[in-house]
Order: sequence, then C-alpha cells, then structure tokens
Amino acid sequence: MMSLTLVELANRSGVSSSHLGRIERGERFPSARILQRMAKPLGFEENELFALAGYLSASSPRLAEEGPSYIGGRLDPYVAKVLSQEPVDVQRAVIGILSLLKSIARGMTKE
Amino acid sequence: MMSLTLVELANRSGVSSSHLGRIERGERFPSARILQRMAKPLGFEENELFALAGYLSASSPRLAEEGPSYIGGRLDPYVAKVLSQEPVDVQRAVIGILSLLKSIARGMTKE
DNA sequence: ATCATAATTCGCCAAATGGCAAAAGTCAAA
DNA sequence: TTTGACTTTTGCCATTTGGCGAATTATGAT
Repeated sequence: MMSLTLVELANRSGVSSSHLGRIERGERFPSARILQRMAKPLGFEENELFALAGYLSASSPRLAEEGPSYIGGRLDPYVAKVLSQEPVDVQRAVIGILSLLKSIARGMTKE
Repeated sequence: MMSLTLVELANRSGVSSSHLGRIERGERFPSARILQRMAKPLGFEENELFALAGYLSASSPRLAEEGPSYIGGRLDPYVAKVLSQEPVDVQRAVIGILSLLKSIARGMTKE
C-alpha cells in the first residue's frame, strides 16, 4: 500500500493532521468515530480496525443476514427510520410512553 | 425480556448506574468501550450495538440495507431493542402516538 | 402517614479526546 | 547558505465522557 502523509490522510479522513500525528506517536488513543473515518483511507473495513483497536472483541460474530433482528423480535424498518429522525430523548420518551400504556393496559385487565 | 434496573445493568456491565442513567436519558453518548461492556448484558452482539450507535457504518460488511443508520438520524439501541420485542402493530402505533404528540406540541408553540 | 430500602438523578470534577494555530523540522531548488 | 513549500509536532483549550458520592424520588411494608 502506498504510504500517505499525515496531511493526505487528514484530507481523506477529515481528521486533523495534528491529531493523526498524536495517534501515530501514541500520545492519543483514537475514539471509535475517528477510527471509523480513518478506516477506508487506510484500506481497512471498519470492524477490522475496531477489532485491532480493541473496540470489538475477537470473539464477536458476524451480524445475522437479516440485519437488526434481536433476540425474540424484529424492528419494523419504517418505525426504525422514523424514530431515527428524532432526537435521542424523544426516542427514549417513546419507550416511556409505551411502558406507561402497557401498565395501564395491565391495570385494566386486572379489574 | 426481563427488564433490568440501572443498578442491575451496572453490576453486570461494570458501568456505573449514574452514567447508565444519563445515557438512558440522552444526557451522555456512550463511548465504544462502554457499549462494548453493555452489549452482552443487554442481549446484543457487540457489532450490532456499534452499528446501532453509528460507530459502524451501514456500508460495513454484513449489515443489511435496512440497517439502523439512516440519513440524518441515528436510532438509540435501547429503543430499537425494546421496540423490536413488540408486535409490529404496536411499533406502528408508537409512531402514530409520536406524530400526535408532535402536532399537539406544534399547536402549543403557536400561542 | 411513616419508614426503610432501592432506584434514579444530580453536582461536581478528573481524565481524555480532538482541533486550531503556531512553531519546528525536512527537503529540494536556487 | 538561504528560501519556500510541505510535513510534523506542540501548546493550548473547548468539549465530552464517566465515576464518586450525595440528594432526590419511588416503592412497598407497617
């Protein structure tokens, strides 16, 4: 692989050359976001780089084919998309509301 | 799924309950290391959680097209997980409730 | 209502990251 | 040797995270 200067890598990754220099010298440890931005310019897949950095365990398996299907359930893609456009605290509030409605429903069935 | 208290999740993950509370309320965004520690107690694979948090891109290998990283937004992993345990019509109803609340809020800000 | 316990939230601060701008270093051309 | 262009490093500071310990809230028993 052709080696890149810090400035070239900075241009391609959007990470400042001063920070890349510090990472290279071991003065800073890159966060996951920085690694994510560095991966392609360096010729890595993101999860490869994450594993190298210790952010992903070596034992972590590949994702299931169906995408985000979780233990016991699957999230509707439309719902996921709409919710993802909202701020995180709104998303959390939605869960709170759902819990509230469920407990109201449970209270109603106890009568 | 049995829901965990913050204290229980803290014990299983090694992350403090006060920090978990802040993450849950949207006051802090968890770093990759924190997500790594939270994954198994929450019933996720690490890379699932990373993808949900936006640390791994949708273009990362083995993530479905419907992956949770959407244009302009990110879906909270806890929200995604909790909702995925519900039937699809409940998930859709949640969106309806959210729309209703937003229109109520818009009506209030017009005063 | 009170009390004890558990859970959650908050104030605060240390630690770490990451970028700006300047300083220092490198190198080839003149 | 000097100069200019380019690269790398450094000083500094804003921002963010994450944990401690205290305060507050919630809950169930009495």
